[in-house]
Amino acid sequence: MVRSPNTKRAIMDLAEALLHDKGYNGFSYADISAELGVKNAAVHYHFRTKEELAVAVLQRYRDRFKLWVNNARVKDLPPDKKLDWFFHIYTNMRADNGKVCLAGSLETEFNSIPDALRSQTEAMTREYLEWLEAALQEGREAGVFHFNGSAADKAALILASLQGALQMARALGTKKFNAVVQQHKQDLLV
Amino acid sequence: MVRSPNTKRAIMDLAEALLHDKGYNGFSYADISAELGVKNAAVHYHFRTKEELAVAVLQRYRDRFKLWVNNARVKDLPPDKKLDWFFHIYTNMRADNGKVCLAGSLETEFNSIPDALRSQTEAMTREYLEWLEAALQEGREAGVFHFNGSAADKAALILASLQGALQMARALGTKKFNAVVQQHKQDLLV
DNA sequence: GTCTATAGGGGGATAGAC
DNA sequence: GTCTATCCCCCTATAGAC
Repeated sequence: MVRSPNTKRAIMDLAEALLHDKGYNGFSYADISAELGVKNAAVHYHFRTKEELAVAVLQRYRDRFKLWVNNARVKDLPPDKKLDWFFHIYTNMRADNGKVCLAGSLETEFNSIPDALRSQTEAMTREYLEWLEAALQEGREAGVFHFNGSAADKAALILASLQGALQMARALGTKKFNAVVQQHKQDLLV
Repeated sequence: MVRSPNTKRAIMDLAEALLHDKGYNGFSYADISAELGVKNAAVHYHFRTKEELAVAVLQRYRDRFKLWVNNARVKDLPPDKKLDWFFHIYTNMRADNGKVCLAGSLETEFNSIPDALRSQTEAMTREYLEWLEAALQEGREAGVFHFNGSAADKAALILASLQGALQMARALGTKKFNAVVQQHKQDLLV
């Protein structure tokens, strides 16, 4: 039993991990209440519906990303280090119980999730792409990165391959994921 | 009611489409029986369990791919046309109700599907990668393709990005998917 | 090969006591 | 803020009639 004002946060933390692990349709209130040592109804007290819970988790997730990229620690990095930082987010997901990109997971379930979740998914994906595009553009102008086509298209390719590689790693192991990351780094610098 | 010896095939066709659309955990026997105009129990007569049905669908799916790539129509194509053919498989999925790569879908659900399905997923992914690697290698040796690193790594990157791009297209539309394909073609030929 | 009927479990959600 | 108790729906799967 976690009778504390932090129960709400604990629920969100667990829901976030479960979303990474099993997807929206794959986890239940029972998973959360059991892990927290409370009852089903207690979770419903904090979040009336599963949809509401998931939206709150995704909103926080997006806010966190926004905070990171606007922080000087990331913002003032040179382009290549900036991209390394982004790759590290994915590397860490892989290392953390084989987590998978939330955008990819929700897009896969796109046809069976509530509208509000679809909106969150779309917004989240756009935010990643915009940041990536800007970083690639900055690197190209600085003469650090080299690639064909628009920065927007290259951003889409990189993001798509990272989310695909995290999934692939579940079936074939971490080496496949690392290979994809290394391939990108090499491609950009040549 | 489809009282015919082809009910079994009809069930598999529907299950395959549903797998593409909603994933393994996202579809039910009711979806199939309703669409076929039969009852739940009739589907269970042909496939005792959902797992058995999914395995049969994936086995057929893999066999079909094997037939295709071993057919002279594909086998004797020049490397760039061979890759175009592969890209077309994915383009067609996108055009067909926004279908998503089965490998990516099953990998996303990897932590909540039966063992037999995990094996199928792993085998299917390996088969795609092996074929892609060989095609890339052939193209490089023929002087048609140019890329850094090993053909195996490049194959992983391409497959991962295609499955990620199909997912991304559900949230952001077909243009994003097309951008990824075009980017690959351009990259390989330069 | 398909039907009716039903078992048995899990899911999300709510009412009202404490 | 958490509990007990319960509702109602959907799911997979089975038994036995036709």
